[in-house]
Amino acid sequence: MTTQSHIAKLAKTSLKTVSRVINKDPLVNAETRARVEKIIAEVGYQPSQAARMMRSQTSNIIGFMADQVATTSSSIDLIRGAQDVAWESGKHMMLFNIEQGKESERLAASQLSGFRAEAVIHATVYHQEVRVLTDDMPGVLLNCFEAETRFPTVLPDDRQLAFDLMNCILDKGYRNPLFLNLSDQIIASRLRAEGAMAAAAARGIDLKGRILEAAHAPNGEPASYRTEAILPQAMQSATPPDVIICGQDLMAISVYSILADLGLKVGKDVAVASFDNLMPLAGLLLPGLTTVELPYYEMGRAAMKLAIEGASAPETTRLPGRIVERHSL
Amino acid sequence: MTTQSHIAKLAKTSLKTVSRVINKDPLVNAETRARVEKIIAEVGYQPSQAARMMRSQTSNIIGFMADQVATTSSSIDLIRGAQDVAWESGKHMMLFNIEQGKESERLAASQLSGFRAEAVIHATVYHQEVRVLTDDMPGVLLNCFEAETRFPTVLPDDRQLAFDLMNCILDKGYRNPLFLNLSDQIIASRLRAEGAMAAAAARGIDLKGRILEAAHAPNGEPASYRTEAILPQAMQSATPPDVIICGQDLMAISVYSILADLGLKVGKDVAVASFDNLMPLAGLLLPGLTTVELPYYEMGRAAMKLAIEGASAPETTRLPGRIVERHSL
DNA sequence: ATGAAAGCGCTAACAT
DNA sequence: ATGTTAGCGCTTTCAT
Repeated sequence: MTTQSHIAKLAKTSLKTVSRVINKDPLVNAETRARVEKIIAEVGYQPSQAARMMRSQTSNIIGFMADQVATTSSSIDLIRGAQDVAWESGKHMMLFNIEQGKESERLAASQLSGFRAEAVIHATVYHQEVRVLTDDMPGVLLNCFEAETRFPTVLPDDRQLAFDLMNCILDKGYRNPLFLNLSDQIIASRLRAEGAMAAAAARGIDLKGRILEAAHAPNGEPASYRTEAILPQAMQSATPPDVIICGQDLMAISVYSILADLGLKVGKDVAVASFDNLMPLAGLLLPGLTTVELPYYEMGRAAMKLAIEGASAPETTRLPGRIVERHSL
Repeated sequence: MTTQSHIAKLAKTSLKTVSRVINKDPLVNAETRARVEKIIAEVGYQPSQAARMMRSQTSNIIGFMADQVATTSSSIDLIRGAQDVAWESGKHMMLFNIEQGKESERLAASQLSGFRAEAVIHATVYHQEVRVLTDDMPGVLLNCFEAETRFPTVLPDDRQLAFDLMNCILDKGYRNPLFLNLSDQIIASRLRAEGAMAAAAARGIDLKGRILEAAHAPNGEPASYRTEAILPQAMQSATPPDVIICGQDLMAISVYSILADLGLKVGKDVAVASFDNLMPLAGLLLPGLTTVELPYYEMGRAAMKLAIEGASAPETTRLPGRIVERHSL
């Protein structure tokens, strides 16, 4: 493998000058610099990160431990946001798909530790409480939090998301919403219920009995929606809802199917709204699903910034979402 | 940071013995080993990968460049398969999300080169032709291929997938299939068309005119399905299909919606089958979608094995899929 | 503006 | 079974 001293010989200069050129030290004669750079390009030399890390005692590595993050297409944006910031800052991001509490988590942590990562971002696929292993490295929590906040934390503002969506729905004149929420075990569900109730209360509408737990388990097993048990009955009750709010876009699929079964047209007989903006799914449903997009990309960016700054204050950042209106509402 | 010589001092032995313990060299007295291991555990020492890489001139790093792979939930299995094999073999997998031809591809490649990666796996989100930058590192292509095969390549056996699915459909007595294929620009589409036609021909059925291009672009923009233009017309023709085969599960969503609109019940009036087994989507549709699961996890494993073995023969491995039967068929 | 020397933490090679 | 020495490729430090 080519080394800097090899380059130095070819350029008839010293090892140190080559090092200066590579590190963009301004104290190099323009002519010398040009000569060295030409040779570097010719031989396709890449400095050894291993040697650099060892000598400078800085790895420039930020770890990203993704707890099943990539199993949901939207949460990949957490990764994209983080990676973009890492590159903008000249850092290396080491990415691992792990499962919490499993062997993969320990393997990833020890690998990062072996590479002397400067910080680790712990990301989860949905907003949830976690307990991360306390490593030797500073941590940032992304889309998750600990009971006692030990680390800087970046979260979606679920309360606000639901508040905004409910406002938007009521603005359009709907008065009888049915909120098929995710499991109460999920913190996001509870926050969204709060947000929705607050928005409705501000208009004198009481949502009591109109927010139902329509999923058994945390998002891990979305197949366990209770929509079939709840929805037909609700639609045939004395006061059927004029709008159905789903805890997530996947639930909306099953809601669309059930409504079709009941002979009801979405967007005409009854409106549907949801959370996630799962692309391209939300646009493929007929009519297109109005849904709240979560700020995953921005969250990823925010988390990486905190990791790079070496933030250690255990403060929580909450980012707002965006309502994507389509014809189901 | 703790070092091996630090451990050596604490254990009243030499640097080299500590190194031996860590590298599981059998030539160490059991007692000494125990003493050293105890101290290592106590101080939470992790050997520096940088120093190890530098001295041993082996990085143990395999790169994985994922071209938008994580944007589709099923293709994450490519990553899981590869990572599992890497860990089983004591290798580090460095994972990057890139976009082909963009800055991110070059950044990832130069990072891998700087870390002296031993091989690089190039993976794409769908089966397609690519042209990878020829790096200094040996490559493996995963879910993609080059015009002239320069690298070991791992692909799904799309021809066989469609052959098997069509066989399964005809076994159940369906005789009038309509195959809403993906774009002809996609190699998988052409292979699947071949496979489907071969299976039908074996039963004396001619699929001419029954395989339609129902998507404009490669998978990048699935919103551009032409199902709305094709399907209502086909269903109201003189010989309406008794089974519809979709190029992918996402297309099936739109097919379900359109059929519901036409007042037709999937699984009763008309059957639907598809490709991908996109979970949990395929199980959420009502009735559950029968679909062909692609062998992504096994493909990921196969690619990593080739990368680790240092395979350089430009041979193509084609892996079979699996039909997941649900009530739509 | 350039260079020489030292040394980061580890393992290979060679003692003992 | 254990220890000593050298050196991987770079950056830091200190000259010049």
